[in-house]
Amino acid sequence: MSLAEKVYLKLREVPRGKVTTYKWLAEVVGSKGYRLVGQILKRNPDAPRTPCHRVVSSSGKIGGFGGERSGKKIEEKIRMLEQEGVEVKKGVIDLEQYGFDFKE
DNA sequence: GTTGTGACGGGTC
DNA sequence: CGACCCGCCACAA
Repeated sequence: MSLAEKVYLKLREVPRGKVTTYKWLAEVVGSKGYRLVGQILKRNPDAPRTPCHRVVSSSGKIGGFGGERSGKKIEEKIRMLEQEGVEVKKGVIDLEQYGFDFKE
């Protein structure tokens, strides 16, 4: 089981209306390869099942996403999140409110 | 087999 | 504050 597999599984555990961060994911899989999480999401081998838009940076800010260049695509992700009940302000999410901590 | 780099985070300067 | 560096794992050239 590679870290990537764990990341996918954990990410799928995130309920609708909540988000997680690269840090938490990396932590929960027992690794500090935060970059791995980003890479895994970027490669996103299981796109339809891996809600990468539910993953944000530790500050609650949206990461790079966008696929080709971060910019407009991010706004679409934000809309998706808002549709799920997550409030996004200028690309920033209140982790205190919508952050789903696996450790809980 | 080796090297580089990436959707990041945290600590230091 | 902002810039810089290091760490970590996977994957492509």
